Amino acid sequence: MIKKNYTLKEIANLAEVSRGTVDRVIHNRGKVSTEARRKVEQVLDDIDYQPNLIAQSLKSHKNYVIGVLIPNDQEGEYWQQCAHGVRKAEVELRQFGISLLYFRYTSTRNDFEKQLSKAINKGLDAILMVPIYTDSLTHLYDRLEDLQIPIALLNTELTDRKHKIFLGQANTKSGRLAGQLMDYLVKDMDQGTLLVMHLGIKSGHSLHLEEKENGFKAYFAEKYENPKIEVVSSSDDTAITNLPIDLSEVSGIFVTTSKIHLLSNLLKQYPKIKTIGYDLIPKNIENLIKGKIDILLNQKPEAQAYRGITALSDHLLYNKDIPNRKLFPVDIVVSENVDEFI
Amino acid sequence: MIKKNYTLKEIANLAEVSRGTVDRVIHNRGKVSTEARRKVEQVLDDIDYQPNLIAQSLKSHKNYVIGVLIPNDQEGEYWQQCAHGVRKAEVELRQFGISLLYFRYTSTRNDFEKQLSKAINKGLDAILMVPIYTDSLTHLYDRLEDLQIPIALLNTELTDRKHKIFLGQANTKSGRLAGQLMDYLVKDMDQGTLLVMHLGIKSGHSLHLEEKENGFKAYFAEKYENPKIEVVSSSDDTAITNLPIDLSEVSGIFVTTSKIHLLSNLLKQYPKIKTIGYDLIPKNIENLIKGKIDILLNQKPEAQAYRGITALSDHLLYNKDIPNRKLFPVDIVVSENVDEFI
DNA sequence: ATTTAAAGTGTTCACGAGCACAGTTATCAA
DNA sequence: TTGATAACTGTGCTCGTGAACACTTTAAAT
Repeated sequence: MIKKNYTLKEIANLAEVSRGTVDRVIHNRGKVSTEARRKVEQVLDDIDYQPNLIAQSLKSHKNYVIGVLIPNDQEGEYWQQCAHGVRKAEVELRQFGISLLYFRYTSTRNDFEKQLSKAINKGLDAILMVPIYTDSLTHLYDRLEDLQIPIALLNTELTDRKHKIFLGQANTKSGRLAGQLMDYLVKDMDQGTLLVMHLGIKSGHSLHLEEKENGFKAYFAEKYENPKIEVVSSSDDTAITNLPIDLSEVSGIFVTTSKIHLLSNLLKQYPKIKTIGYDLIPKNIENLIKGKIDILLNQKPEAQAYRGITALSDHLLYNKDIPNRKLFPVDIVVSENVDEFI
Repeated sequence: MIKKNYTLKEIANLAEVSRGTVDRVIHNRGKVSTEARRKVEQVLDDIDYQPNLIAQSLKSHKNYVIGVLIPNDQEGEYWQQCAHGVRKAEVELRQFGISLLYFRYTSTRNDFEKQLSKAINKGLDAILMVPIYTDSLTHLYDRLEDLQIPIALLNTELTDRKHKIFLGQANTKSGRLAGQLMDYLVKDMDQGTLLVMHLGIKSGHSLHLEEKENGFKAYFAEKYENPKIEVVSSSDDTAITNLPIDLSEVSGIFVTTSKIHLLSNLLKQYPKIKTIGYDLIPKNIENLIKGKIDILLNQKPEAQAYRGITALSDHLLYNKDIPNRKLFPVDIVVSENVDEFI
C-alpha cells in the first residue's frame, strides 16, 4: 500500500465541508460547529494528515537573516573550514528566504565584543557563533538571551542559556578515545611517559581542552596502575623547546589543539614517539601522510557549521524545535584513509 | 550585501518583457525574438537567477514511485539498518510526492529473480537495489538498462551500466585501512601470522570481499619484507573449528564480513589475538565493548541507503544528475567511541 | 492586396496552504 | 415576526513556476 499525502481539499471533500473549515479545525483558528469539527477530525484520524511543507513555505515567505559570528580566516585553517560549511548552507538556503550576515572577528576580547554588539543591534532572526570570553562578557550573552534570539553555538557551550543549540564534540569522551588509541599505538605502556600538550591556546577559551585532557587521563587511570602522564600548556611555541621532561623518555604525545604540526621538526629526532592530534588542516595532513603524526581526530568543523545553520533555519521556516545539542562523533583519521576526508 | 532571490516576474519587469518570455529564454522552449532574448539575458547576467525550487516542485507535482529491492530483515541486522535508512528517507520525501514500493527478498537466486522481475513489471520511476547474482542474471539487468530506469546500487557495483549510482565503500582502500590499523594493534609484527577470514558468505556476491583482502595484503606487502598472511573462506561456521594454522601462532584476525562475532567463543582462549571486523550489528558491538573485538569498521548501511533514495529523488524531482558513485569513508569504531554511533 | 501560416508575446490556470473577507445560517431580543 | 448580532462556512486571492492557450505581429504565398 503506497502512502499518500492528502491535501486540505481532499480532506474537505471526504468530510463534506469546505477547505476553510478543515483549515480552522487543524489550526484551531476561528469558530467551527461541533458537527463539522467531528466530521473533520474523523477523517483526520483515518488518514494521518501531513501538511505540505512545500506549499506552506511558498506561501508564508518571509525573509530571515541569520548572523554568523565566527573568527575570520586569518585565525587559522580551522575557521576556514567552518566558514566553508556556513557557505554551503547559505547557497542551499537562499531560495528558502534565508540570508546570512557575517561578523567575522579576530580572536581578541575587544574585536569580539565589538562584532557581537554590532550583531545584536542588527535585529537578527538568529545567530550562529563561536563564543569566546564567555566569563567576562556575560552582559552581552545576557542581552542575547533577553532578545530570545535562537543561537547556535560552535566549539564552546554556554550553559544554562535558553534558545540555544550547541554543535560540537563530547570533549571528555574525545579525550578518552585519544587515550584508547594511544594505548593501541604504544607498544609497551610500562616504560615511557605520555605527554598531553595544549599548544597555541589563547586565554579565554580553553575549557574544552581541559576536558580532553581529563578524558585522556581518565582512560589510563582506569586501565593502568600508575600511568605516567605529563601536561604542558603554551600560548606560543616556547613549550616546544622548553619541556619538563626529556623527549627520549616520552612514548606518546597527545596534542589537544590543531597545532600538532608545530612539533614536526622536533619529532624528526624521535621517530618512535607516537602522536595523536586534532583537525585536518593542511600542515597536519602533510605530517600524517609523512608518518610523523599517527592519528588525527577530525572534529568536522564544516559539518558542525552546516548543521548549525540548517538547524536554525528549520526552526525559522518550519517552526521545528531546536535540540539543545547535537554532538558529532570525531572521525579517526590515519594515513590510509585521510584522502577520503579531503 | 544580502543576496536576494529574484523571481521570474521581477526579471520580466527589469527586462521589460512578459514573464512568459523570460520563462522561454531560461528553458529554451518556444520562439523568442533576438531582441527580447538579448534583454533577458542581459538581466540574467546581472542578477544570477536561481529558480525557486519550492515553487517549482509545488507546481510539477507528479507522484513518483521508487522500488526498493533489498534483502529482508531476516537476512541479518545489516539489512535492518539499511531498511532503516530507507524508511527515514521515505517519511521525509513523502510530501514531495515520492513513494516507495518494497520488494524484500531472501538471498536466493530464485527469490531475487522473482522480486526483481516483479519490480521491473511495475513500471517504477527508479529503483534502489542490492544486486546479487550479477553474473547469472544479466538478462534482467539488461532489461533494466533498456528501460532507462535510474538505479541506485548498494554493496555491489554493476559496472558499465547507464543511469546508475553506486553507494558504498572503496573496498580495496578499506582493506588497506584495516591493514594499517592491524599494524597499529599488533605489538610485534615479526612473529605471528595474520589471518584474513571471509565468514558466512553466500555464493554470488563475494567480489567486494576479495577487494578488501587484496587491500589488506597490499598494505603489508608494501611495508614488510615477508608478511605472513593466511586466508580462510567459509559459507557456514565450519572454518572456525577447522583452521589451516594453529591459533596460538596467530597475532591478528581481519574478518571481511559482519560475522566476526562468530569467533567470540574461540577468541576467549586467545585473548592476545587482535581483531578487526565490519559492521555495527548488536553481537559485534557487544564483543567490542567486552574487548574481544578491538576495532569495527562501520560501513554505514543506513547512510548509504538514505543517500541512495535522496539521490534518486533529487533526480526525479529536480532533474539533478546522479553521480556514478558516492563513496562513504568507513567509521573506525572502538569501545571508547562506539556509543556515539548507536 | 489579400489570405495564411509562422513567429513572437502576453495571459491564465494550476499546484497546496494560509488568510482575509464575504456570504450564510442560527440565536435571541424587541 | 422582524431585525440585529453572533456563529459559522465557503470563496478567492496570494506565493513562484510551468504549461497551455489566446492573441498580435510579421513574412511569405497567392
